[in-house]
Amino acid sequence: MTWTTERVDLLKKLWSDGLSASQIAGELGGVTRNAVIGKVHRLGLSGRAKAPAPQQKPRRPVSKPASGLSGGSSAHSYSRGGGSAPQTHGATALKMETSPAPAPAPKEQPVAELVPMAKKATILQLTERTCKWPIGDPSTEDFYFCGNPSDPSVPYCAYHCRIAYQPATDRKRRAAG
DNA sequence: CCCTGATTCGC
DNA sequence: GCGAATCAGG
Repeated sequence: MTWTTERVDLLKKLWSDGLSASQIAGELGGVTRNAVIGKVHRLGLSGRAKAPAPQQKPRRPVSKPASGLSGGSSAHSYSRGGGSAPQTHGATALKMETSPAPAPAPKEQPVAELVPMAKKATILQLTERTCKWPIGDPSTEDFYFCGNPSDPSVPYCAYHCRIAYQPATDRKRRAAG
């Protein structure tokens, strides 16, 4: 990927807009957050809400510990019944268009009440490993995302996975004898 | 642990 | 100039 003027321009915009390097990298595509940061520095755009740090420690140029094997074991498992689509929850579809309609929406959001521990993440804070379950009404200020930790393989935290992937009424086995 | 930006250095 | 590797902080 080359830094075309358009890409650089977008980079500047997003950077000044407050997006993180990884967010910008994801937006641009084809680059890592390191590339973004490197480019930002080369452009002299750095120094965004960052205290001056003239002092700099001499880093070690050559020092690679041969021993570095450390097994990481963290296996989260979500009960995903194979076969049910996650579209089960159509509660709050993102509507980018502002609807002039009164939108009474008397419907309650029981989910929001059941999940008071949500981190209230904004859409910009969502990553591969944060729960993307929408909570509240998108047309109000009370709208946010769960934001709780989740596996990269699933869009929701363990709690919301259970809701999203729950096969409606839990398919009761017919008591056929 | 995950994330963030900062810096270095081989290419 | 570019960006991975690395460092350092939250």
